[in-house]
Amino acid sequence: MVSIKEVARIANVSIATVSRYINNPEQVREATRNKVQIAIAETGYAPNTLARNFRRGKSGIIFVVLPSVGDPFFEGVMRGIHQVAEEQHYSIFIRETQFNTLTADEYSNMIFSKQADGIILLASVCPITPTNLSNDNKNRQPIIISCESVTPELSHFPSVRIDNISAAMEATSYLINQNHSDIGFIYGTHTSTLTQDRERGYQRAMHSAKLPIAEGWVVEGGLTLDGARKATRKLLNHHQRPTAIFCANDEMAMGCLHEIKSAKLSIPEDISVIGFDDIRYAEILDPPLTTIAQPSEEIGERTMHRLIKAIEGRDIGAEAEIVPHKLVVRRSTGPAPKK
Amino acid sequence: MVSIKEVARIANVSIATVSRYINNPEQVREATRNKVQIAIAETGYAPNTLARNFRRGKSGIIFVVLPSVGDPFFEGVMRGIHQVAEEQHYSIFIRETQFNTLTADEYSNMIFSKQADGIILLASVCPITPTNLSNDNKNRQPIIISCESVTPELSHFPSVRIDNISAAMEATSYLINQNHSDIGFIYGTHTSTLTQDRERGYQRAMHSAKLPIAEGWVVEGGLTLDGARKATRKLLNHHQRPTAIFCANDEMAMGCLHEIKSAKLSIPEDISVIGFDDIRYAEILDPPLTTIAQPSEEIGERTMHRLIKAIEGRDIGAEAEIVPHKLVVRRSTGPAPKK
DNA sequence: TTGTACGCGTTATCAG
DNA sequence: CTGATAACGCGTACAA
Repeated sequence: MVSIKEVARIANVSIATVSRYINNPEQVREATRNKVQIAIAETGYAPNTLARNFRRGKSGIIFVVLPSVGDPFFEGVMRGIHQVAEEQHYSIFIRETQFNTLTADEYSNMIFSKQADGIILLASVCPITPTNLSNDNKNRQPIIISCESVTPELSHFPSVRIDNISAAMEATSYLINQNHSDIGFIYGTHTSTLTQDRERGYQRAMHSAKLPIAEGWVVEGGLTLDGARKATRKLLNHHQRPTAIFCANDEMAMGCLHEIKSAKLSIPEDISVIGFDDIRYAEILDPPLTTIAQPSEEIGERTMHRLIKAIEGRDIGAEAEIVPHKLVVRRSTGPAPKK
Repeated sequence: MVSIKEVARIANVSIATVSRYINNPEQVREATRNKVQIAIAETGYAPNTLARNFRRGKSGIIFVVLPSVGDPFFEGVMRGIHQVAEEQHYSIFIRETQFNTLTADEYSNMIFSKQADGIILLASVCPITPTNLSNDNKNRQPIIISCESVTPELSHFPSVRIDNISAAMEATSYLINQNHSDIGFIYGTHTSTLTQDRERGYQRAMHSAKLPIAEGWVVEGGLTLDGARKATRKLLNHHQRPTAIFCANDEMAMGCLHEIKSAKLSIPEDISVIGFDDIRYAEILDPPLTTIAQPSEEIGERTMHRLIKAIEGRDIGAEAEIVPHKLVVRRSTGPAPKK
């Protein structure tokens, strides 16, 4: 490994001059610049980023923590994040938790080790409790939560997201307006506040329409295709089969559509299905999926802007920044069948 | 930021002892251990990973470079990678190129800056030319290519993948055996050797069956849903419309299925469709997609094992490690319609 | 314009 | 078992 010393030796200058050549070339006389340049070319020298970051106390790196690569939803958010990162000269490193299996230790290491200048928690909840954080809250790098809803205990973290509760209410109300009264709900997991909020929205809408929720109409889909398929089969076998199913995300809605069609039922004539997220597949499903669209690219951009502000030391508070959602009606929903 | 010095001061020991407490606790007497432990708790100290990596010259980090988070194909490969990483105590950091937009500079920085102990190029080709690399080939960190096929110029990199050419030949031959002779092909991009290999396989199979490929039967899908939809429309409007379409990946096959159905044609009665990858959605599509399955988790595991071997200094050569693929027949393919 | 010399936080060596 | 001290590679006051 060739270091700055070697270059200095070959160019017959001091290491300080080489350093200046790299970071402030204009401070170096042209003749000297040439000498250094030749030495660098000759040795194939590249600055050791580790040493540099260490010295500078800043890395220009932002960590994005997300549950799973392979989830189409993150495509848009990441695009927004990258866009801002590029113009502000930050590098993005993604850390996959494989469905939140990161230990508290790993998290705390990530947060306190200063490897990155900031952290984005993308739809993944950090298990670090406020007590852990309280110690040197001031000195740790900024953290911001994107998309995921925040539990009260973590509410001192800033976040950027849609209002999941009212979005879910809107979706449910839409079904109710289509004359549905028997509406099932497939939630994600009970560890995800995000899908909990969506469940809450569903319940509120049912409640305010004075519609009962039968036992067995709310089932767990585990946020996966297979989980949702099982959940759907349960709903289809229910003695009082729902005429509409609301899935807490589009991934699960995809599994749901499949199971309904496998059971030789028609969508939306027999059963309406509504999803959440408006991933890129939603419109090419058969039938195209009615769903709640999130402005994912905008979420990514706003998250980054807010995070960078925090990194630069400007106070950004701890509020949730709420961005608008939109109900996108396609052909997977229709009027309730006549009884 | 509290450093090891502060802890040492408070515990009334030397910094060396604190360091030992962290890294080799068994070398520290119990009484001393307790003192240190208290001081650490009191200060909320955590080792500065930057300084540590810098000092050690090793980070325990492996970079995975991939084109896009949000691509379902990577789910399995990443699972395999994580599995091995965990048992060998490596951390995985993902770098998204957003479809290969990383500049050569960024790549070279990644490769030479020693931020990571090794690099996995996951279906993304590194623009660093061998000339760039030749300088200190010995000293740079190991790089391994996963899934992607390798251009001749990059063939000094080891890789783990399936044999894309023969897999594509197998898929094409299957269609031919079903009596299809008019077979279209939707390729990805011309910058992706992976989809080029698949195209080559298609051509070879057609050729050895003495079947002509009409002008306009091979169209670009850009590896995206929308690109594939456009490509499909072109094929459907072709004066000699193919009776089967082979898509270079499942993502594009999803768009293809949709367009065919939108044109009120039946699959597979009017047109058969075959994909590539066997992503998790393949079996819930309507109709379920015939495709080539890659053992993605195994690819991930093997890639990691080989990379770790290289990191540990054992020679791993530069050969491609070929893993078996499998044709999965579902209902999107059938016999060619009678003329 | 250039060089000297110090410090960043850690680990490793070696002497005690 | 513990402490003093020398690196690691780089950036930067400060001096020349």
